[in-house]
Amino acid sequence: MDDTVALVDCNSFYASCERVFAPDLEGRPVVVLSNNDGCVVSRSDEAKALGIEIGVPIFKCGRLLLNSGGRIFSSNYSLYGDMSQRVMETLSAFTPSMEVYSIDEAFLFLSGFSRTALTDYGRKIRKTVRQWTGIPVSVGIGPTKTLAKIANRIAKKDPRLGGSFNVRGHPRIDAILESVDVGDVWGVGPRYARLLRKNGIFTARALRDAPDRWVRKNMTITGLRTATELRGTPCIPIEEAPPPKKGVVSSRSFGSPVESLDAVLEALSNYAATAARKLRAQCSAASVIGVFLATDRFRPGPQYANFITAKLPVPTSFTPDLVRHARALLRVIYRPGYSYRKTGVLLDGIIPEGNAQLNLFESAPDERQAELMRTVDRINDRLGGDTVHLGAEGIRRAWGMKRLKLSPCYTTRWNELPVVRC
DNA sequence: TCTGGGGTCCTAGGACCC
DNA sequence: TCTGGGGTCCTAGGACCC
Repeated sequence: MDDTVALVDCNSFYASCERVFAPDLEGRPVVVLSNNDGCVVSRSDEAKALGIEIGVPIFKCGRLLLNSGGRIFSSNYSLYGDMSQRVMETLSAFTPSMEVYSIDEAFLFLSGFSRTALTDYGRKIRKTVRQWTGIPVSVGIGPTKTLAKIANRIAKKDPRLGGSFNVRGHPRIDAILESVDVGDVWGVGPRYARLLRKNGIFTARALRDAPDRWVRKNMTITGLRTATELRGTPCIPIEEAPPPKKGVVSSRSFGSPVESLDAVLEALSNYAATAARKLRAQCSAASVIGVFLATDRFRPGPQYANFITAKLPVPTSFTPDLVRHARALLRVIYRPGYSYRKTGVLLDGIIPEGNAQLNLFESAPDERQAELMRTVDRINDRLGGDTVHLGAEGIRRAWGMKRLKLSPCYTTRWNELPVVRC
């Protein structure tokens, strides 16, 4: 059977999104920061060339960037989410079957192409996405997901390849795998990389050729799958429709430290509402709720962290109920006198909506509540995430994220549309 | 000056049952 | 002086991903 997988991966995705709407940044270093403008999470090639590493705090490299004519952006997830959708829609025209793997990656199932035709098809995909969305992508092709990942890395690194590389049936596959560090293989993290090197396995090729029994024993069944995929036998299927999430977390660090119970409650209510919305988006209800609260372990001063969970009387996705339970749990673990950095909500025990086992002492789910949530979600989808919310989530939000370098929401807010002057 | 947020899968071991 | 053995379910923790 002729399994062929293409991994399409957006180059420097967040930085590329910013550049689409600020073409004067073409050819200049651009970085995008994590929440609260902490550290670098995306870099253009020019920023990489300056030696700016991923994850580095911005205060360490901000001056260098600006002196080199670069730009710094706070992360703007409404923009990236919307651009991602456009890219994925474009890709879906190229295959009957694909898996959206992350905000900036998709696996495309391809078949019925000859070897050379595949590479050209990859280039065509790349050109079309660039034309239709402005986002540059790289295409890696192989008989398995793991090999497509490797092909993609090579396509990205070697500009002579025109952004598309195919390892399926490649005559020099041994040399290719020999050139890939074992730590760069998909599924091999830092821990396994260290273990492998200690045992004399330094390259993707050596992992491919390692004995099954040893791999299975030291890296579990997942490691064995990786090794098998390196040999060209698919073990990790393409999942077109992602299964519903088994847990939903919503948490965020505060823009600045927070001490008062009221402020923490406000933030937590906001996160609980976000989590509830995620739950409804996948038509689920939660039967367990957890809340955590922590000070900043990187800062000197008294430290405190705690986590508490409770079973809900009836599985629900009704925002007011979840917010109420979250607030009650927070009151249990909150201690005055600390500077808090972070709080969050975790929803677990997730079941399909309408499947709830009714509690003998609770009334049946209220259809009016469900209708209310549907209406609120519709309004917020259309007019922006926070148009309708509970008073408990706060208005002024002193705890909110620090985002000093935010670009406009070019694609999701009418009043922030880009303007073209002729 | 400051260090993100949100997931998945697998395994070992304890609790519990017969 | 003796106190089995085997199965299932759940949870915590470790590894990974972007």
